[in-house]
Amino acid sequence: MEHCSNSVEGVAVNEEMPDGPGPETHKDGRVRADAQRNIEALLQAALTVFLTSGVEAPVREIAEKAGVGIGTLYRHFPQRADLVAAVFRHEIDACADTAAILAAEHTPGDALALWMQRYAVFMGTKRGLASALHSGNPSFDALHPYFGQRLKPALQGLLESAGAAGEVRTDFTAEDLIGAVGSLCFNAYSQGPEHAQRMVALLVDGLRFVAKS
Amino acid sequence: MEHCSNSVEGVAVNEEMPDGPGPETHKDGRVRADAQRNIEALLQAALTVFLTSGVEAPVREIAEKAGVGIGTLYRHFPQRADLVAAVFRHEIDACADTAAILAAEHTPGDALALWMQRYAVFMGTKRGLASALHSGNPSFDALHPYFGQRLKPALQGLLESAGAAGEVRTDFTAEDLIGAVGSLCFNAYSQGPEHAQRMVALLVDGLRFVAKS
Amino acid sequence: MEHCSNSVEGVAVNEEMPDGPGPETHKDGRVRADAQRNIEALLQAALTVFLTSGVEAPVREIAEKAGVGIGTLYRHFPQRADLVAAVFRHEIDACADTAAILAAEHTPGDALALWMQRYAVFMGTKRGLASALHSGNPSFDALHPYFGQRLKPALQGLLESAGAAGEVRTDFTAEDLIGAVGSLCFNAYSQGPEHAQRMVALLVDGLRFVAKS
Amino acid sequence: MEHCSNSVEGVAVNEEMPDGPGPETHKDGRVRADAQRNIEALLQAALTVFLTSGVEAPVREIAEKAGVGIGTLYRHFPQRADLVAAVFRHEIDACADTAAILAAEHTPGDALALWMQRYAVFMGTKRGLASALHSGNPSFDALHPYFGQRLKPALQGLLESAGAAGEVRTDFTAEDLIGAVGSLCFNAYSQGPEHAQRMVALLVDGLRFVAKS
DNA sequence: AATGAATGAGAGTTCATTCAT
DNA sequence: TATGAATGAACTCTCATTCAT
Repeated sequence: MEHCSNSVEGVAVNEEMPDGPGPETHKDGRVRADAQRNIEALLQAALTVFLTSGVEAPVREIAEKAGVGIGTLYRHFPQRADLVAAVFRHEIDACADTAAILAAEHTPGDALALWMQRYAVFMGTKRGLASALHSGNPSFDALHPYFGQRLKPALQGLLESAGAAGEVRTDFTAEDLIGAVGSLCFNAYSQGPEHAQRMVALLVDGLRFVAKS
Repeated sequence: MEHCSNSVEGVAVNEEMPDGPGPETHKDGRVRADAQRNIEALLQAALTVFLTSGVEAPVREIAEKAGVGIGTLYRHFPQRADLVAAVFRHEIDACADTAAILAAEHTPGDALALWMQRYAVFMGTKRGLASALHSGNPSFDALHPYFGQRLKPALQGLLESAGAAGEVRTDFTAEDLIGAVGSLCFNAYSQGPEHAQRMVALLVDGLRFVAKS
Repeated sequence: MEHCSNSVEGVAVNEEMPDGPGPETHKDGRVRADAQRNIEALLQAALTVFLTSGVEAPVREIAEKAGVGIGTLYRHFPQRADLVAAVFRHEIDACADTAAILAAEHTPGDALALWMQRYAVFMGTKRGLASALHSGNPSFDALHPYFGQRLKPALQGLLESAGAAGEVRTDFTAEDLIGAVGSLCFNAYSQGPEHAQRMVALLVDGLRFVAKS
Repeated sequence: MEHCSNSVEGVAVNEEMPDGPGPETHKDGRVRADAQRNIEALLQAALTVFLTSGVEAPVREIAEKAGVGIGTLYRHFPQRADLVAAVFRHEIDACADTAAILAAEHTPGDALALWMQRYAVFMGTKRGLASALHSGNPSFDALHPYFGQRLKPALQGLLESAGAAGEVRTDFTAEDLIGAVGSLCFNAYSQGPEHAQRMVALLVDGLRFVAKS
């Protein structure tokens, strides 16, 4: 859990971002300094705005908060989903990467349970993300693949190990659980993080139930 | 389960609606016949529209489908939430009432499990309702109270009985579960009713888990 | 020619307009007085604006000049072409109707020539219309049909009569000429109405040429 | 007609362009090699883009197709009309030069008719040019002078010869016809080149008409 | 009481043009 | 000189809500 850096301060923006806006690079492959500054300001602003007003907040609001023209926002993030994706990508990565660490340090069942909590924290913190994912709005479809790509495999490994160890039942897929925890946290977090944790724990216990029975 | 009347035909409108539109009543306290007709048409239309386009659908769409002026809609339901609440009230009642029946016909644990599924069906069917409840939009806050009033007590009874019988753990409240199933169904239903049922079953198993352990 | 009323003053708006916005009528089939006032103001304003700024002028400009909200404009004329069509419909009708009168009062060849001039005047006066028709912008496609419906038949009759009388050649269709005069006037009018008339006369002479040869 | 070089390959760019971009020259008056390369690329790209998207196409599209920065485009062609003018200059020259050749090889009347067709082909092929000329947009006014300078004298010679030979009437100026054919072709070409040719032929016949009468 | 016309703020998006790099 | 990032005005269109009829 200590690997999680959700703080708005330490916002997920740094120069080695592997998935930042790509095409508008210099010939030598580097982004112009001012452009980079703007991108960071935009991501920072978007993170804040998404948190307070949700991911459907007016784009103009974000541009203004970033102290940047609306056109600049559109240049770097032509689609709203691009911005959302960029904002949350690092967090997603960090979350996915936790799986291996937990697997190495805990029993399969515990690793699974801990990762589910880790994922819950992520989802709960980034409230807007969940609503984007669940909005049904097709413009956020681009987000799902990345979720699938990164998070599903991470969970799948843990799930299979725990299943093989007989600690959890095997009739639920990683996809099932990714979705379930996502929706659970989407509103459980409004009643505080502990509440969300409890509900996720309940779900995990459900996984263990038949294993024991 | 057969007590559930979700049919659009027998739409949830009757004259003793306790919290229906108030001011436009006769001196003797009765609503004018034509006004009543309009209200029913509006509820009928709203039900349909909420189902297809979600509860955030343009109000005009509803007025048109009801064959009623937009002004009339506003007269009877000044806030969108008023309409949403009115639309779903009967369904909520029907669902709550199922609890007593299930309790009479099943073991406490089964009754609980069955009711949770019954509630899941309700939530899943009324997709728009769930999104309204979870939207965070304060204009739907008016919905929560009624939910609490009717559904929470219903579940609470079942939960306590099952807890007393040692079939489920007792550290989760009815409120916890109402919320959890609601969010679970919010998107689980997009993958089909069976999927939603499975996820709810998983949650119920979680309740049973510690009981067994 | 005296039947032509192109003046901006006597703008083409009156209560028996057969083709005004249709759906938004009272139950008794009549448009509300205020709505009618707005429609007229909009048409009046649009006529002026189209004349000065072309038919691609911002819609808001028209709404403002009409002293009407932008929403009102959209209510009555959901597509820009609807407004354009409404503005020019009367003029088109008037022009088409001239054909019968000219045919009755002149020799076939003269009637044809005179009508071509009449049509040229119409096109030249309504500069914006021509540019709309020629813009290639698909949103004005709705205008062509009306043009075809009204103007082509009118010309066709004259053309056939004149052809039968041996006064003009018969290898050009009404459609050919409608288009030709339209484009000719589109810019000829910028050099004055007489210039446009001369160019159209030249075209008509072309029609007579082979007849004589 | 074979003297016409419209090919995109042999694009209208050479170093003695009399009115090409001026300031960015060496001390000795010569353009830097790389600048020249860019100018050519821009003209080449503009020609293509004007053909497909019209002369009102976004400037960025042209810069991109030329593989050149948008700033570079602006450096060489501060106004859109500058680019348009530069693009079509050679074509205009080629067309104008045809007049002498036709005059030498045909009777005055035929030479006139043939040149009108030659000019029609040019106008029809460069669709965007016609629309620019006719758009009324003042930013294209700069184009007219060049047209007048080159094309008008060319036609004037033919027109006077044919007039002197009694083959055509003499009451239309070269300017009249340049404009008329231009507008005619502007949309006649959308119905195929033959249609445009027929309409121009009709106009020429008009010129012959009174001559015969 | 019913109607629907009117309103206008506000959202998304494009693109000519400027200017720092 | 070349570049392309930045800008923001401008435009279309939607829709909740009010109010005259």
